[in-house]
Amino acid sequence: MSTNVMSPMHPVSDLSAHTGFLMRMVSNAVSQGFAGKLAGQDVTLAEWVMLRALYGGKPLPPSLLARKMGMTKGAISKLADRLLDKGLIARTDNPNDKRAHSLSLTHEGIAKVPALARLADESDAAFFIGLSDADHAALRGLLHKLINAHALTTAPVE
Amino acid sequence: MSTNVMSPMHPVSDLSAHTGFLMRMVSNAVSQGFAGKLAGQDVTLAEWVMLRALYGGKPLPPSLLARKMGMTKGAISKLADRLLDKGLIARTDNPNDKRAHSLSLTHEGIAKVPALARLADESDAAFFIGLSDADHAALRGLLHKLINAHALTTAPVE
DNA sequence: TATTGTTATACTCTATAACTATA
DNA sequence: TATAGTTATAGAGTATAACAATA
Repeated sequence: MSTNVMSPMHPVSDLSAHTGFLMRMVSNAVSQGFAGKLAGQDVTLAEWVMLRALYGGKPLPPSLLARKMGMTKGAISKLADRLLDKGLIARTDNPNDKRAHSLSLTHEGIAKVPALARLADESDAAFFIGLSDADHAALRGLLHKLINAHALTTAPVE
Repeated sequence: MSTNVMSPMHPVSDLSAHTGFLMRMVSNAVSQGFAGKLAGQDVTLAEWVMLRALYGGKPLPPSLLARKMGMTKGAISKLADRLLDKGLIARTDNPNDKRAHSLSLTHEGIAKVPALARLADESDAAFFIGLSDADHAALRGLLHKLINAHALTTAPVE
């Protein structure tokens, strides 16, 4: 026999056969690029998401932020500690429930969000500039379909 | 004046305005789902990628794996240590260069890949089942465009 | 001197679970 | 008992940089 009969008996799909793998590659590239820009402002990706979630709205309890951001309350607590240390957010006691409190932006935090938003706009535009408007819209449509199909929690609210 | 003139003076784009943010949400959901399945096999996501990269090919030096997987050599070294401990890969010295060596799958590693690949197939199919074939193909096409535009290193090789 | 690879250090993110205080 | 939140612990992933050995 001239062909190699010792090759793997189980056909094994390539990594790039999985759409999830391709998504992760692209997503990591976008996020790492943006995270690099944010680092220049002494802010991490998760910190930016929390700051934006608190911008222009009412103070929110950690439990609600956890649901909005898809994180555990432990993670939210640690994240809030960092933003507290940086003076970007503040805690306020809840007069109706002594266990609870709310998180809100400080003046400094409020002042910082627009600059970070501009970075986000620029970073996103730069990454997707290679796509035509139609392609870009199509991509966003497909992502929204998946977000809805899996009931993923967009930061927008709830 | 009846309207709120005290609203933020800087228009700040919503998080979901950024396609990169949507990508990260979806990508995290896919990856976390798959990572959960892999955990049942005592393998992490990065370990799976390295095992798959070594499957069916020649032994590879850490330096090449680092480029293929888009990781630093330090990260590859740590990852390889874990897979060595688990008995899934082996190191072989390079006779031509005493500094170098190559990584390859052990018999146990080779035996394990097809099962992991099946998990990957199932996990991916389950996540994207909500998309029509046309939508799925369109998504893959758009991701490949972005991968090419940014010269992202697919595991396939180089 | 440059390169291969390891090791040390540190930080983000995540998860689980134990814990405190209050309800 | 249940809930809000914090804290402790651990592990994955990443990055930088110092280091050893060899080229």
